[in-house]
Amino acid sequence: MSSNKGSSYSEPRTASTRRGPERFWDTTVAHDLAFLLARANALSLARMHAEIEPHGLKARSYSILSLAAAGMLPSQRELSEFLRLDPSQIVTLIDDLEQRGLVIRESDPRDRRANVVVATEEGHKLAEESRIAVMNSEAEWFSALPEEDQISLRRILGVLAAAR
Amino acid sequence: MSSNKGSSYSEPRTASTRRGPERFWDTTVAHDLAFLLARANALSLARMHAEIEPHGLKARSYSILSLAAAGMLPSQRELSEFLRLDPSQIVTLIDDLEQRGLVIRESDPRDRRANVVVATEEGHKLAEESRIAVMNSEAEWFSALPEEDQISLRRILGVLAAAR
DNA sequence: TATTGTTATACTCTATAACTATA
DNA sequence: TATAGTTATAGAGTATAACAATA
Repeated sequence: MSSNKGSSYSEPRTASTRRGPERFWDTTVAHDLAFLLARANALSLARMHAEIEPHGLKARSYSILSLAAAGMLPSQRELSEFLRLDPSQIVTLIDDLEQRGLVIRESDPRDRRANVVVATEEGHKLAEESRIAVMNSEAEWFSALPEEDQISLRRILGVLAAAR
Repeated sequence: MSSNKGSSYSEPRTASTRRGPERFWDTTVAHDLAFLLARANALSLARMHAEIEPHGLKARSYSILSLAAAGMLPSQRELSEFLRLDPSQIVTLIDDLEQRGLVIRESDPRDRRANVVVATEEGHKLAEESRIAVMNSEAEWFSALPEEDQISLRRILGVLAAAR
């Protein structure tokens, strides 16, 4: 299996006979925090989308609907900051939710420039349904981890996510 | 500060006087793993890009260049799987790196359909420079965490990232 | 003068399918 | 027949600037 005929170069051209991307896990990139975060997030997003797309939501619309349904009365500006999205993207997302009768925009009486996002009855129902779906799919994914690690991860990510 | 005049509704309309997105951290969405991962990843990406964009790289081109410079002789297909990108996106990324003289495509003698990506001398230099930049910016971000947590995080994310 | 939401626009990223050359 | 890479293209996501209403 190992045809090692004269490796006089600093980096062997024919290299090992092993193939497939698994071998990349030994490298420094693969231990990089940014890389690990990106990959874990990609996997998490894919799972979440598979779970809530049947409900007509994606990660972002789900977040907005959830905050509205939690009675937080978020303004669009607040959503923009919290979700790290441009204000114009928030407009589009809420347009969609509003057209589907899940939320409404109410003018904030304290500042008539601002809109406050409120969930309708339908919005509340969908928020609850999809919340359960998301939590189930998360629980499934995390079952690979010992409970102690699950708790640590949530706590540590909380610190990083809240930090600038 | 608290003008609580008759809250006969299940959800107060005028709510608390507190404003700003900080108050959303109490909600269930904010404790959601998917949300925390997404946000931590967004922050990590922003930092990383600020650091390596001056070098003409982004997260993805950095990963590819690093694997090439590590002498892994990755095929485009392997890169596609490892980075969870479509093969056609890999083409574009390598086209760019190759035009800038950082890598070359070599036909794999074992399978002439496949290309193997090899770093040039310039590629090695840039990979090393940017590796240091990335590690420094990461260290800075993580200094907010006790060392024990840094180690736990890397380990736990490694498990999640490697899992399906 | 500054801020909230909106519109328009250009740019990047992503997903898909069809094609070629090799296996 | 299946796979590696490529090309083309349409769709989604992102970033920017300008504008009206309000503070």
